[in-house]
Amino acid sequence: MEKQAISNQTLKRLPIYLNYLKALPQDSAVNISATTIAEGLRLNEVQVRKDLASVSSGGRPRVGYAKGHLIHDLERFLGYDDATSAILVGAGNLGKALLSYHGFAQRGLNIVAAFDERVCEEGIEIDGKQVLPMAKLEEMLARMKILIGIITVPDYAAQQVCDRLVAGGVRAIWNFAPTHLTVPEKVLLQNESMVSSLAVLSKRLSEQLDQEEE
Amino acid sequence: MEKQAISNQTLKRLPIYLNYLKALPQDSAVNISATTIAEGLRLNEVQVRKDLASVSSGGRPRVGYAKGHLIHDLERFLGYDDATSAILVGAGNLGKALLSYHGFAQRGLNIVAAFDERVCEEGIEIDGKQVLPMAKLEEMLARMKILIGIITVPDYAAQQVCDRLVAGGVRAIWNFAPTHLTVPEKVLLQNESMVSSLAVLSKRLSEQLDQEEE
DNA sequence: TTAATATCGATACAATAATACCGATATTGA
DNA sequence: TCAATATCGGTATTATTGTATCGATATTAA
Repeated sequence: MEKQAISNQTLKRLPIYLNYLKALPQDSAVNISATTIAEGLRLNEVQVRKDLASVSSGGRPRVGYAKGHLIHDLERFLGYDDATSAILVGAGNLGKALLSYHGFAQRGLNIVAAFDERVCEEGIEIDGKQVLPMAKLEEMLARMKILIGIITVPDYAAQQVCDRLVAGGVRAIWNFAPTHLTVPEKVLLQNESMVSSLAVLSKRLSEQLDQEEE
Repeated sequence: MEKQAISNQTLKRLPIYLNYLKALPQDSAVNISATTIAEGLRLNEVQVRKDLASVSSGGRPRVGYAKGHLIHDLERFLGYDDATSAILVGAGNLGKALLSYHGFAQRGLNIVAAFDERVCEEGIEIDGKQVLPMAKLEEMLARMKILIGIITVPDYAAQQVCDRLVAGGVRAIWNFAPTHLTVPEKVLLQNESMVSSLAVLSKRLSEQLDQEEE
């Protein structure tokens, strides 16, 4: 029954379409065309159509897509209606930022609790979320069905934390530490490398500046 | 003289190679092969060789690359030795996290100052960096040659901040707000969309879980 | 000295992703 | 009613990215 798996690139664009649609004024038209979306987001219109085709089938020639339906289909496809539980390890600045970002909850990610080496036995609260000492990690993993582990510890601690999460049954790791992690095959690993992004940004910028000098 | 522009994908991997090489133990061999790197990072060895070929030319059959040279070539290529000035707007949790991440300085990004609506006239300091009120943004942009603007404000404020940065002469925008920004053609825009990453992670995870049920 | 082998770099091939093109169709307005 | 047109969705083409293969070469060890 394998439905054709969606490409990573398309998947990354879907939340962007969703944001765009949701940000449209309340009183805008009921229908919207791929052409309009593409213009708004500076994308190719065929790409938009193809992307949307993989989550919805409501497009009508000359009319476009029903905005409401499209939003619904996107949210549904992206799993925004049923939340996945996650825990976060490393309540430093970045960890705190992720903990207090309310957008995740709206997008199907429920960060149940955080863990940090530096907090006391009873734990503390950040933005209404419990931050517990590392010693309690295994207990929490055993008690709740946590599927996703978010790693925001310094790089030297990341692999060890990762191993503990995996041992506790986590099925996916979202790694913000700037280091490579090793996980068993059945565990999904997603690296969020700002350092990689920076490399792209600064290289492209310097290319552009060089070009101007010529 | 157009030297073949490097691909985005390769560019993203270069800092990863660099991290890997730098994390090797001091007493490890002087030379390292693409094969070894590929194994360590779970990449294809041909890909590693091709990537490295675009920044270095020191590979020797049966020997590999001289670690020191390779590190040097990577750093040089990535521009880690001459810093680019940046300012950051939005000193919330995420902004603070980026401000206090020392890795950027080592990677050629010099965050000169930050700006935030909520700070007083004289500003405050975070991790040794000045955070000034928004009113002083234009003055700073005029005074220093700031090339990169980092946006970590809430989405509703992002476009306006972006426009002020562009008007002030910034040449590249690194956008962490989960919204689409419009910039003039000559300005580089790089979106850091955690929401996109989350979409990939959670979709792949649910695919995997579904598969197990069959 | 010579055979075996690890590794490089180049070229060829395959997979993925983006874009162009085109016929079909719903709407608008003559 | 019918022509003009915007838009869809499918197919074809092109571009980008990743992987396999192979000859050349440096090192090791017989």
